[in-house]
Amino acid sequence: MTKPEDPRQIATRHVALEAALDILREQGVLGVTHASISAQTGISRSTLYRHWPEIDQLRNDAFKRAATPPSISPRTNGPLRADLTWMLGILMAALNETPWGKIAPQVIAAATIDEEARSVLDDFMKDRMVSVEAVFAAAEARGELSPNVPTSELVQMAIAVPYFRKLIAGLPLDHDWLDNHVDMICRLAEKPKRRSKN
Amino acid sequence: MTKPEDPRQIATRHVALEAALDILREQGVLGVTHASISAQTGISRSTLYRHWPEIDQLRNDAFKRAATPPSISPRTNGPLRADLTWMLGILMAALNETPWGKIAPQVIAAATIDEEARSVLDDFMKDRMVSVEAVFAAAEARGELSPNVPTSELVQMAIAVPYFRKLIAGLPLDHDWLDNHVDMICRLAEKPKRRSKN
DNA sequence: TGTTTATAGTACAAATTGTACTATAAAGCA
DNA sequence: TGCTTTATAGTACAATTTGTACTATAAACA
Repeated sequence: MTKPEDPRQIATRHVALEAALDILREQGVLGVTHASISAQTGISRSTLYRHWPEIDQLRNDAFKRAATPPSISPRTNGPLRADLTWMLGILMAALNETPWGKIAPQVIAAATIDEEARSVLDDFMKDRMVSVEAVFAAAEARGELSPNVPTSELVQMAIAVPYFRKLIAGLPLDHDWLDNHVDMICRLAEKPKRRSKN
Repeated sequence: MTKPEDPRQIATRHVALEAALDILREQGVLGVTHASISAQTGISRSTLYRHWPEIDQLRNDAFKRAATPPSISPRTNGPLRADLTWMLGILMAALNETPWGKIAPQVIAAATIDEEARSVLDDFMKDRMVSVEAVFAAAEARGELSPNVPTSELVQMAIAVPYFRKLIAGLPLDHDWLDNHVDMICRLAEKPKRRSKN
């Protein structure tokens, strides 16, 4: 075991990173400095330098905290449509209502420059994709899936669109959109049940 | 007409912005300063301050330059699959082989903070989406499209996935992927031609 | 050719960033 | 409990960066 840590250190790190997230949300990476965090938290500048001699480390720690998955509950009861709506509903809420919606772009930008940010983002995204993958895998196991449709493509489509809309295109994510989106994915994924009129 | 501009100003702006793009690619927004651009170009710092008293203006001008569409030729001859492959091939090449692939994330991050960056990105994306929309519209006019599939959703899927893969998930964009992707979109969009075996 | 104007260069002020050191108080431990 | 260790706050200061003012030079323009 590593020796238990001084609670004071734990506290300052927690408070500092929380402040870093705030600043990241409001001003982006340009706003994150030892000085700005000191000003916002009351933690002395020297203490912050002690914990993070390099500002990059601080930023990356903040990224890590922002990208810590609140552990998505993987509903795979079926049917596919219900599970997908559930999962993507959570993903949508995360983008709309948590700091991640504002911080993700910062991490994405950093990932093109910084190896560590890249791996933080990769880990996060991998985790999300695995969750959604599980939904499709379960559907496949239940025999709901159309053959010859690569699930990895489905997963990417399912996730890519909300990220694209929210972060890139500046379009809203709401329940109308979600229903529509799930509809599209299902249309693509589901074995066509006996032909209706259409 | 506005008075014709001094060629010296045009030259410095061009050189400075080109350098800004380089730096943006390699170091992100954090690297873009009057000093760094001066160092890279030989343009004196004072001249740079003269052109862009605020560094934000310079960054936004660089964003604008990076987001200037090389005017996508909108092939809409049909069939849908060919047109889509063409258009998304261009989009893929832009992400893989032009500075945009590295700079887009910077613009996206800036867009969450800065109104002007937001509108640069919006304009750019709107333009791209309109181009792809035209492809689907033409296919619809030719009667190739399945009814009840909203083309706006198709457009988003078509574009979202490559952006997601490249910028967010860190996955490659190659021709195998492209074929696959176009396949998925077509499966969703095209009127099912007479039922084959499957 | 003479005038205008953009640039380079310089000096310097202001602000930011980084380092060193001390005193204090909280934590850990016998 | 009392003693030691250690994290923090505070301060001072050095180094670097950022921003401003002014001058001389050279290119553009009429």
